[in-house]
Amino acid sequence: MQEKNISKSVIRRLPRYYRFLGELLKEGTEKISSRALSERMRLTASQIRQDLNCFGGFGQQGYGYNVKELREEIGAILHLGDKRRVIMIGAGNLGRAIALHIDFQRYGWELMAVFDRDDTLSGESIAGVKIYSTDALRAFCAGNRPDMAVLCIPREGAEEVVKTLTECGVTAFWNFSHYDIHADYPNAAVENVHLTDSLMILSYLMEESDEPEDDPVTT
Amino acid sequence: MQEKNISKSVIRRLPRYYRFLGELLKEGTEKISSRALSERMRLTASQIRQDLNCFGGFGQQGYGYNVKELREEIGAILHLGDKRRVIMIGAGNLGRAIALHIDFQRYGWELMAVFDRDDTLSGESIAGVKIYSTDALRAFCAGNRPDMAVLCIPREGAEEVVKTLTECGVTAFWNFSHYDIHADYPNAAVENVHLTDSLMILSYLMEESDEPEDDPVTT
DNA sequence: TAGATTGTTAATCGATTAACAATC
DNA sequence: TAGATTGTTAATCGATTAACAATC
Repeated sequence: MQEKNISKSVIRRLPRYYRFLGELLKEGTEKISSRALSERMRLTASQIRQDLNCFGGFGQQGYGYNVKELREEIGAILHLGDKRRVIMIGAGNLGRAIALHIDFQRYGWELMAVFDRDDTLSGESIAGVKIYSTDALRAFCAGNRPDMAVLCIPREGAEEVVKTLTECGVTAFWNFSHYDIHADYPNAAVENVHLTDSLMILSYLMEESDEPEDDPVTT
Repeated sequence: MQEKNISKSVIRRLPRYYRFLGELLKEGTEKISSRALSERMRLTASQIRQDLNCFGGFGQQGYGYNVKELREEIGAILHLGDKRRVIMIGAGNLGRAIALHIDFQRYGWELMAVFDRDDTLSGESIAGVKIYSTDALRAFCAGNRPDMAVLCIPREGAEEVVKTLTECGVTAFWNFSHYDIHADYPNAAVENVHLTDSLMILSYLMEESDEPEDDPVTT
């Protein structure tokens, strides 16, 4: 196992810690106690201490945590500085927006190429990155060994693309397609981002908030 | 409270059920047992039955669940058919992509307008929806009473926009900004979509999968 | 009826919170 | 030293899984 077999719940909170610590740093705050941070982030001080101690004792009794240091530690845990070779599949609206909107370079990652089935796009660029035909995918991977793929394609194409990319040595998938990449690929790292699911949850929550009502199902 | 005070974990799974049932329906499957569905979705049959029974007994002993019926029930729980008036704040890359990519109409929702601080965009359209200056926001809300806002703006502007929109009667926020909308607005429904957080989690998972190593922190 | 599969209660597991001794 | 705040153990809470009687 890695570190200590950290639970998924803890991991999912790390980027949020990283974000808040970044804000504090910007504000010029040097140190912060778990208590103060907990109030700001709306969780318990206990949880913060518990979470951080999965990775090591970053704090100091009687003082708290050094903001800059702690942020760097979390960045290291998330491997933010590591070199990463990223490709994108799908140059539609969503792909373009992600390519333009996400600052891969900020974490030392390089978006190397974008692929699309539509050959008429070949030669164009998004955010300074060339678009290629999907036909060129295998050859590109053989030569450039990308490790992460961002999938911005419809559900239909996804399964096959994942298979191909896995064969080509890609081990991480940031998946915006409607298809769930499941554990068929045991060594793959996967983040499924289902925007529609998120919107549906919001739809549910909307009703919940303005409806102090009784059971509408029992009819 | 609503129905039965359903836990957040259950709610978060509902859209996924809805999606898988949609696939089954497309394939022409009429009925499915919790067992068969569990294998497909990679969770336990127990959990499926437990989840569904939060809302009512949709199944039939010895038979299973009717796919079409169950899907409709879940759709109703999520209030997917309800009329919704949606506006978007921010006509940048991400806003444009969301406007073009998400099929609001499919669920009976109407994207009424997009607002942007950059007045030079006023008059343009995205996905057939007019762009207005943010200056026109209050007046628009007074006249059109939107209930949901999609926030595709930078961190800095978010807090104020949420405040304004809340005053204007908007109760639901689909938030793509780097700012966490927190419980200051007790009756607001919020879905924070932090794409960068998701990417960072993937970064962590990547290392975990190809690193059957010991503790790198203890140095 | 016999077989299948649900709805539901009970058992287990994991995650969060509380408490407090260690220590800066 | 006294005060503050961590790291860590123990208690609580919630969510998942297992089991099985009810029933189609």
